Amino acid sequence: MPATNPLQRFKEDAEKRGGPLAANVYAEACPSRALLALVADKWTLLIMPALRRGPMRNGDLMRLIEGVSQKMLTQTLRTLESNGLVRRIDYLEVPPRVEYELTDLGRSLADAIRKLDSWVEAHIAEVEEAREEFEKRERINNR
Amino acid sequence: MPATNPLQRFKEDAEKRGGPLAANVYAEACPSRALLALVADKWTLLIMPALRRGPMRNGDLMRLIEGVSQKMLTQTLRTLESNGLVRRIDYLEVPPRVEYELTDLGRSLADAIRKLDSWVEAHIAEVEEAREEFEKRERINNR
DNA sequence: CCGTATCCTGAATGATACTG
DNA sequence: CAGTATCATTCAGGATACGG
Repeated sequence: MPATNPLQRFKEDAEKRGGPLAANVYAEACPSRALLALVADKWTLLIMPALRRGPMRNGDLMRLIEGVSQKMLTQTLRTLESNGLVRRIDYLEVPPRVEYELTDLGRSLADAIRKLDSWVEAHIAEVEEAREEFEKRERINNR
Repeated sequence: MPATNPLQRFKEDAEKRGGPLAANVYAEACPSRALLALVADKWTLLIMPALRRGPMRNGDLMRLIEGVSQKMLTQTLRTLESNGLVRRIDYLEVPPRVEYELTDLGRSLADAIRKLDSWVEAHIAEVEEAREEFEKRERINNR
């Protein structure tokens, strides 16, 4: 009787290939797929590169990352911390002082993310041109 | 009277720096922020690197990218096309044959994305370890 | 200063059925 | 084969108020 659930299929496939359960984002059940979702999160994409500048406080991040709410900032940082990408340092002072910094693992990810951010900043103009051309063609086709 | 809306502030800031409205993903109103959201989309992150292998048909992509629905596949491809990242080639045959391939612009992005995917696949094990350690610490703190 | 707790809404997406 | 159309659902995330 063949396995039907994705995770089981994934493991069987990996074994068939003889390999050590190689991670594969294209496999729905592979844990790396879920991690990709976290990594690609809207705020993660801004927070991680921001921390490359060095340790930052909650307020620093709020000011730097326009539009982020306190809720989403804390939530995202907590998730990143629980995945070993960010370290939270609470100085246990009054008034509170808390710093966030990248772990070694986090730094290597942050570098990859920064490349993506840079690509976007560098090519936004080309994309905007492409959009206009696309719209032109659209209008021609619709008459 | 000072400008209060984000886009206006963004433009003014850019002019103050004397620069040619440099793109900045940290600015809420900068168009690059929206592009980043598109680029970081769950399915974009899988489709773009997939197309690095060469032109692919709808069915090919459906089979390769486990879990994607026909709806989301088409929708994402259309968006990518309208942003100049993917080219859609309809051979106007019966039965239908349509291919998708990267534009030059798209290819440069796909390379950056593939690095992110690779990072995830390469480091998922470390992340899972970190998760366990985090949970341990959590349990200790909560008693 | 740095959060947590709640409520609430719309936008994203999966399921399903149909079409050229 | 390669879509489109429609409906139902969920849940991410914004607003707001409160707390150590």
